[in-house]
Amino acid sequence: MPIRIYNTLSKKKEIFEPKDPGKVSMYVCGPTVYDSCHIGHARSVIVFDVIARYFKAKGYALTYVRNFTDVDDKIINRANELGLDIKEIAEKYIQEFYEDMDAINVERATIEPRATEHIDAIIRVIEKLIEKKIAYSIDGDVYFAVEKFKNYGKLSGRRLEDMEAGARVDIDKRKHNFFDFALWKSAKPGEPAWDSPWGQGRPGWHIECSAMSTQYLGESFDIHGGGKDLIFPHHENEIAQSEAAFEKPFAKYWIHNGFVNINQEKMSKSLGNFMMIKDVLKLYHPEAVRLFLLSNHYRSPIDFTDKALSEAGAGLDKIYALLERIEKTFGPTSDNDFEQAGNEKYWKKFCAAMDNDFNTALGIGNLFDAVRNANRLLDKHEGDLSSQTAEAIRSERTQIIKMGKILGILLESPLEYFDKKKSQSIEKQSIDSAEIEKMVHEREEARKSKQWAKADQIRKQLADMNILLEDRPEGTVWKIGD
RNA sequence: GGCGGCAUAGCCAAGUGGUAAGGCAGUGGUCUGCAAAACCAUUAUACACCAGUUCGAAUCUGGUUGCCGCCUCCA
Repeated sequence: MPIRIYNTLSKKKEIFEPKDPGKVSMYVCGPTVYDSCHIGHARSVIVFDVIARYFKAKGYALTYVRNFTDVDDKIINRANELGLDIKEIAEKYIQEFYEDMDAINVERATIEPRATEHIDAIIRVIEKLIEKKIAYSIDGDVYFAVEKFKNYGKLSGRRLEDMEAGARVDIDKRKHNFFDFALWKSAKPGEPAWDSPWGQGRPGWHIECSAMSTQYLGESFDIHGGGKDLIFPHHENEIAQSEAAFEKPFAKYWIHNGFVNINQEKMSKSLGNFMMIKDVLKLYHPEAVRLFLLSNHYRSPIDFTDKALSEAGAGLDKIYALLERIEKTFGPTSDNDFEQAGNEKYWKKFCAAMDNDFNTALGIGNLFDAVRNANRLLDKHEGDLSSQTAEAIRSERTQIIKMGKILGILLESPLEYFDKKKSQSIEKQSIDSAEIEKMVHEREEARKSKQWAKADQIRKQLADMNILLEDRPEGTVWKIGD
């Protein structure tokens, strides 16, 4: 089945046809490394991580480029604030980015280029634009002349005439048009700078993506992605630069993810409501964060609330609980039969959802269908599993894991998952597990001798300590409440 | 002002022409000494409102209302 993708350029879902059959080239705008990553970065990175995983699972040879913007005004400001070199700042936040991404199970892109390592390539593109008289230099700055590119505005649906009316006021008189943007910025004293035909300076923001995408993916490639806010001006400008320079269509499909709101408000500096990834991870399991972020369609806004995160955590518990149950029934399972699950019903439904513009929300629904069905089979046939039923349950487990792999969840063993969860809660709530074990044991003894009142009293005591019990056939298990 | 998006049960959310996935919460039941977990059943005469197209619309068209985003750095 073909993959269909909503293309911002056409504002329609289109059937995905890669430039080279069987291969996918994808460029996604990565972070400007001047601060820690927040939950909005996480969403964007995770959305494209899932898209990348899915392409690979479908058998495409994927080349995925995600850049680091490691020179720009914000980095320079931050470096000045802290009295550091911009290289040190960039390095610090790149390392932090990797720590965050590893923590939320984001796979590395194929190539992760940095702007400062591609200055030559950037200069070459600018020179080309100047040759074609689409760019002009003034006092060491170089600007792109938007009026020279006739399709300017085709991605964002803006027309220069419409935009100009309100914008004429504080126009930089040196620029030919208010919307002309910098390709090269001359260096002010103390700023990082590179030699160029226009003197010492540094690249403008947009040009690095044109230069690097061309270098690694070619002048035309399949997919370009990023947050919705990048549509204008960043991506609009990239198209203008690349198509003007190379006279070929730039990216064929444009994918943009929606924002994360915090309690219905946009994250903003004035509200001070940025949720940093590392802080979120102190409270929630990384896979719960992923499950939450993928539970809405990637183009819609999503509201970050404690309730929503807890619910995602409850859902994750439910899946792991099933996996644990299956392991208890069948013993530790291997992934040998992994490939064989390809034909199975839930995986197929999941793929159909993903094929339709990466509908992870629907896909997660399919995953829960499989969970419910496997539980149902276990309930119905407990203690009396025919080989056919066992086979069905094994297959469903395999399918669940396979879906999880695309979503980047269910990567732990159930034992690990629940143990980790337990020990974290123990730590957080300073619970004495030896004491609890003792009480649980005491209660089991009481139950054996049918001293129900005593057993219930101990259970009540534990409940007051936020300890919940499950009397399972194989013995009593205790958990910590939320 | 220009451009764009959204409005589905208590909450979150999928669904772009054929009669409402899934999750959380709730209620009843099975199981259990009682619970918990799990399962089963149940929970939107119906998809903001109005008009239209159609045999048929949450889904298409026009309008109304409300909310939101982008247009300055932004995932």
